[in-house]
Amino acid sequence: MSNKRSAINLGSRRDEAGMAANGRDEAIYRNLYAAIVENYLAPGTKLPEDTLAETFGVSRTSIRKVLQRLAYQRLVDIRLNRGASVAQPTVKEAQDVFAARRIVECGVMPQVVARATPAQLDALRDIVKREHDAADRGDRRESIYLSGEFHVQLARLADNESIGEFLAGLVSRSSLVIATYGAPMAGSCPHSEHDDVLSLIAAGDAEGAQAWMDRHLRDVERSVVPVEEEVGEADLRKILDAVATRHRRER
Amino acid sequence: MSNKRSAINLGSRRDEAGMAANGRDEAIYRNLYAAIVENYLAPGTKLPEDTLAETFGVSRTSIRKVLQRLAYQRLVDIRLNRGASVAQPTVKEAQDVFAARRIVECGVMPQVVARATPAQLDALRDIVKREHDAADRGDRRESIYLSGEFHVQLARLADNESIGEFLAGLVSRSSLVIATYGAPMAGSCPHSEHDDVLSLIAAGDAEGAQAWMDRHLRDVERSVVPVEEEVGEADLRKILDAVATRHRRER
DNA sequence: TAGAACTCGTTTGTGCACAATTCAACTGTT
DNA sequence: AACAGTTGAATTGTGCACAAACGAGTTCTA
Repeated sequence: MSNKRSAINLGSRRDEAGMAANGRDEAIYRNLYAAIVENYLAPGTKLPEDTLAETFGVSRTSIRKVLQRLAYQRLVDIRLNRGASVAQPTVKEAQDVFAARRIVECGVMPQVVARATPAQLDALRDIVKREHDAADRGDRRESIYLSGEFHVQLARLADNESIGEFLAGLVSRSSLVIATYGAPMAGSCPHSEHDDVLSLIAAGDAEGAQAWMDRHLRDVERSVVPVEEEVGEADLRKILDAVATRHRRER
Repeated sequence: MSNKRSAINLGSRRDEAGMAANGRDEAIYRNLYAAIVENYLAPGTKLPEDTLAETFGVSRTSIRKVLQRLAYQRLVDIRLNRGASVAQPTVKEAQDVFAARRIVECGVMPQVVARATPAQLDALRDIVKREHDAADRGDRRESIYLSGEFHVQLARLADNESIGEFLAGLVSRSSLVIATYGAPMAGSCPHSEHDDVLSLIAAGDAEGAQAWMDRHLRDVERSVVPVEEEVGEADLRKILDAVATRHRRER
């Protein structure tokens, strides 16, 4: 019996743009994307082409295309002749991502306040509600997902596709940052005061909404990337210290 | 004699990140990128894989990779089973690009003002000088390139790689917008008052620099995308009118 | 026994061949 | 003469096979 055809489920939909992508490739992309962003695959996990090809029941050609797309989004890291692995953001990258989010999410606020309709705000309130529900029942994964979704959908109210896509990329990378550095407890937005900003927007207070978002994102960043130290270095030093100790003891 | 080996020149360098990229692929990418952004290839130009493969003396496999990378940047448009062509931004896309630039380039100003060193400002002044030289001798292509380079390098002073790459993409798409809609005369920044913002930055005036940039980008946008009308529709109507006229006359 | 060089298995890079699709021109019918 | 259906060349999509590179384990040497 062949070991093919163990294909995972296949979601349809498509929101890509300008890229050639048939349905099957798109489904594979979405699966891998979700697996990485929702932290089913830990940062650093190797992603061998053969394994993926067999898992999804396609040839390496399709897998390669998907991996390169993910690499372009900085969700996977492809090194020459060494294949792909789930990206591990450095501390600097993590800081850059959050700084970029502050610029973008605060920058769109005037447009958002000017254009947001009551119906759109209701849709956002629904996301917040589901986010709270997920948090209440301890579903951290769903809670983080909905938290990110809130930020993305909020920004999309500015009706700017370039900005929307860019922020979506930043939010997905934030998930990787949380997976890499985040404390096991913390995760989504603290106490998730997302409702507050909706009130400010509904009141037409653009500056207030901007200030709220800036503070909110700084809070999130602080709760996720608390340490200033370079992790790779720290590990290396720790290892070398351990080796030296053992060596000293054993002689 | 074979028709291979007519390879165009090959620039070295590399500034990509996180992507696997062989030196040769990188050279091909840079060539195509420059050809599109510097308007050697008009928007809408078809880019057949075979032709490109023979031109660069490689197989279609490499070309495909490069085309998909360019598609991701929205510089080429790939449609299923129909191949790639140089992207033709719609009016909405053009507006989004400039709106995004306003958000980003104004948003980085505080960081830029806080971090910029005299040496870095001198390097920017040099770009402005070369931009003026190019404009004086009527080299529109170089002048546009240096104008974009100024904006990108200025933003990079904020030392945020995510933002830097995003803006670089927006600027390259701006070139496509200019090529698609721009008046043959207009092009780079009007009168290129780029020196002015450097003075504001040197003086530590973040708010002034922000205001300058906002005004500047609005000016550029107005000089490039003046018409509000939907071009595709207008063309279609024009064509149908012409057909109807001819038809009427010929019967 | 420590260290260096070598070999082999595994994984990735690349070109090629065949299948599928599109677009255009042609033919036949009304 | 207009239109629909069909055929064929050109172009893209996809899988496969071979070449190249990496890394781990082994062997050889000092």
